[in-house]
Amino acid sequence: MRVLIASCSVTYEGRLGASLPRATRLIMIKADGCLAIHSDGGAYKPLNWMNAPNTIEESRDRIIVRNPKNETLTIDIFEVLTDFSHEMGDDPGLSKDGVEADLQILLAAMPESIEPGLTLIRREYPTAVGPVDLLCRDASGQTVAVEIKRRGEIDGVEQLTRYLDCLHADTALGKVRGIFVAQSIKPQARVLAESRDIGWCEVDYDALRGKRPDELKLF
Amino acid sequence: MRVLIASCSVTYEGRLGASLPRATRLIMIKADGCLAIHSDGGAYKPLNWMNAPNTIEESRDRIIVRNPKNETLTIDIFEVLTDFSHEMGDDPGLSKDGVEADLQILLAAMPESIEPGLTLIRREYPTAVGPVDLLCRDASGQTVAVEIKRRGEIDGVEQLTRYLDCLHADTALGKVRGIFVAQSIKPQARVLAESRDIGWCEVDYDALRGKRPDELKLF
DNA sequence: GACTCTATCTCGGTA
DNA sequence: TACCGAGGTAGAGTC
Repeated sequence: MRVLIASCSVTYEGRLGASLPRATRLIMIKADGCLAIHSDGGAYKPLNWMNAPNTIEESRDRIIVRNPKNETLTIDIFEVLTDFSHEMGDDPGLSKDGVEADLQILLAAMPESIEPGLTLIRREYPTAVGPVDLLCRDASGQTVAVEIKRRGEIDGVEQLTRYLDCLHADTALGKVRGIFVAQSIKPQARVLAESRDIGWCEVDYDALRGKRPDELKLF
Repeated sequence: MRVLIASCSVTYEGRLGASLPRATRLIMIKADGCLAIHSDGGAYKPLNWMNAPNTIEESRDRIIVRNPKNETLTIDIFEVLTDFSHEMGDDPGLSKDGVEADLQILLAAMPESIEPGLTLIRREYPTAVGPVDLLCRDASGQTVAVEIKRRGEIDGVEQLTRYLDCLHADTALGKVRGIFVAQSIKPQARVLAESRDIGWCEVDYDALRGKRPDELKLF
């Protein structure tokens, strides 16, 4: 990793055009050859960047980065304030808990938490427009399509609607209804779901994780 | 801007949980108090971060960042390899060309490029569910709603569908059809559009920018 | 403050 | 390789 703090101006030509007037910025050049330019605010987004793979061509007052997609980033350097490098080695990587996949695994193990009497037919049930998160059967024997999101917004309802349209064409399943499940569901998404006769249900990830699947069987 | 290169491990508890085992990483602390942790690969995304506003509590071997939403980032420091700060001042900011708004302006000036005979009624035509990018009239006099995206994906089709549902309720416009316009349209989006009798059209931004509006009037 | 939509979205998975 | 979906999406603009 090389870190350069310099007064510079930048232009990018690629998927769009972008330019930065002269100012002091931090330029990070990483081991894989990628490059990012940061200002002194906003943690996340670099002002400009170029992902690997690319080629970096450097002279005293200019750095030109090109990638195979014919995008170009040009940095004109006016003054270098700091320039140092450090070996860092590979990063062992980030592990996460609580993403949508974790929620889906928990709910597949205990569909009762969505609705009493609900049992799993299968996870990731395939349709022509993509896989349904959970295909279930309710207490009365009706087929139920469940769409799971961490955040319940309108596009999740749209997605479930597309699946239902597709499942209705599959006469083997009989009449199918839908339930939209998320940790929290926005009012607009609730209204849309209700207007389409889709059920919705908020679940608590931490509470689910605390429950043992065999506890549920006691009910 | 302060830059710290250190051997550290990190945990985040907030919207989800995330943890990083011990390794050498770069820690950026910016003037607004936000913080980002980068490994030596991948230009864009920090491994972990915390946006402003937040409070940073630092001791010799630990940095704890908390924000008002009760999210916490904890960095355990084992060894500091570099630690320096630099005043950078405000950044004058990035200017861009070729974003969706630019495409909309060009197409509003030359709706003929979408379909021969198409004329503009108005841009950003308001509906209850948001503004329609372009409301037009076709050669036969029928009203046409145009949704413009840089990248044509399925949610653009959903968006246009919502507008059309709303416009159909407005009897003053007569029967309304839709056209989905983008620089490139994904297969899934094409299929969905066609299944809903929505037209689609790919346009070339650079070619449009090259054309003069008065050239179009000659046709 | 909440909601909406764009993004050089990035990143990972998969066919 | 291209397509597809999730993201601690972030960030900007609007109401």
